[in-house]
Amino acid sequence: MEYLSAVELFVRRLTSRSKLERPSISALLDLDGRLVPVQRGEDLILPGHPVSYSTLVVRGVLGRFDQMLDGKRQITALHIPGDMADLHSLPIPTPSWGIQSLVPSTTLQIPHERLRRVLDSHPDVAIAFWRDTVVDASILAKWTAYIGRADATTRIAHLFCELGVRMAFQGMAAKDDFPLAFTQAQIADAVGLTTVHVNRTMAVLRAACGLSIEKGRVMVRDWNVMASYANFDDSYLLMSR
Amino acid sequence: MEYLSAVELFVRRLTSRSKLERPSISALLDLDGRLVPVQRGEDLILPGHPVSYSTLVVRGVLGRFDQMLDGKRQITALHIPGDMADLHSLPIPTPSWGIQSLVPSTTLQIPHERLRRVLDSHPDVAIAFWRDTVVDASILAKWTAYIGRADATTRIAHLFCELGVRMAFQGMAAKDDFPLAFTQAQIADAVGLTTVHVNRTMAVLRAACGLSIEKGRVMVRDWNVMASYANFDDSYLLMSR
DNA sequence: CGGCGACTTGAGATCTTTCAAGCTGCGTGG
DNA sequence: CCACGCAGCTTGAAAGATCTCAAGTCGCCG
Repeated sequence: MEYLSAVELFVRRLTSRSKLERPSISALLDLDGRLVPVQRGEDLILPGHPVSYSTLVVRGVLGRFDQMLDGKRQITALHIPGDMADLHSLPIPTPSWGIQSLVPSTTLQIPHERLRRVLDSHPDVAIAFWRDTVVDASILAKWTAYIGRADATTRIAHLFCELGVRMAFQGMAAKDDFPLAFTQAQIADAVGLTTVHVNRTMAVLRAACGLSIEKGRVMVRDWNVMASYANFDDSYLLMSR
Repeated sequence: MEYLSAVELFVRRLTSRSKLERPSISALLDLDGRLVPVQRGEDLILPGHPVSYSTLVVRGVLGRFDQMLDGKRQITALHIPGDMADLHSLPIPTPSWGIQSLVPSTTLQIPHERLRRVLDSHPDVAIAFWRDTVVDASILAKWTAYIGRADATTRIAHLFCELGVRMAFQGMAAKDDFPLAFTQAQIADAVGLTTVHVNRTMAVLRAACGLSIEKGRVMVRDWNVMASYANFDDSYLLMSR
């Protein structure tokens, strides 16, 4: 029943930001699809290829990415369990980005047709989905700002602040100790740096605030120190109505 | 009647991507608000301050931005006439970003209340608005990718490719010759570089593809050369259904 | 035990920033 | 009509951040 709880997580987050009618909520909770296990590093969706389902993260972490001609990747969003990784594909079925699995994951592919049926009879769900897309854009804007204007230490600290807070918000773990088996190459793709430089910067943060990734867990000794490196302010995550 | 045509532009763009019922279209065309002239450099909306209207660009260019503690700005989106700069504020009335006017502009402040009334009676409009937000996010993702993974020349070339194509799509001008009185400092804020480096890079592009800004007009002699510097592919702008 | 992926380290190259100064065009006040 | 001042553009030189290339280490799995 693992995937049922992912749908529940998704609905719980929607209702934390949007008032939904009771029938809308049950229609959402009835959503179902194909449960798909995916390996680490697998590309689930490729840019320019139309899709007919949306991808709910049940387990693991997915990354939205864009790719340069020389193959360099930039991750533009991370999705943890309870996130619909490409709600976008419902209004725009041919994405301009790709989605890859960053760790061993499980997804639930929910057919667009089913989602559209819910939207057609429950207009408040459309607003809730729209609102979720706006939160996603708010996070993306923050990433853009940090990649454009912050140095390596600040960017990486900010990434882990954000991930911790989001994990905690989903009730998965504590913000200073959560499961996440990222490689340094994946961190590099997320913050727009090279692996070598990420490696050096992680060493700095390890010394400064006790940030470490061990056995697939992120741990932070002095979370507040990391947050001050990041100038972290969680309001862009819009965690309350 | 200048501002009426901005509403028309907005509606025309919505209908180019979304099928809308005839009554929905007339409800949208009936939208009205307060026409506000703004000076270059003025901040229209500040991060964290709630707003009760959405801002339609009638004339000029607005920039969405985020700001670091030291005051450095990163522009995360540009809005040209016919764009609703903060449709986002309708589902999320307290923005985490600001909006500034980059050139002398005119905006139409449309009360959220009026927009909500349209949404309530025309569910297809909600989907169209949502779709517009997704296009906005698609552009933002492309910016993130270029800021994270492309060098200065490529980033700036890409910016002007995008702006040209968007201007042409709105029917404002040709993609290789359009009105836009940006300063190099504003370009720097958009691509995440310093003014000095933008200056040097503009000189390179001027020599390579005849890109220039004179008397508030952007002109490009060899658009295809610029596009190849940018590796430009317009599909992320989703200009057709 | 071998091999592979991920992490670490060093050194030099390259890109971008910083600081500083001078230039240019334009609007304003005298 | 001219002088001034300011904003924006340009240029030089040095500092700094990040990247590239290259090699070596570590731990885990077959």
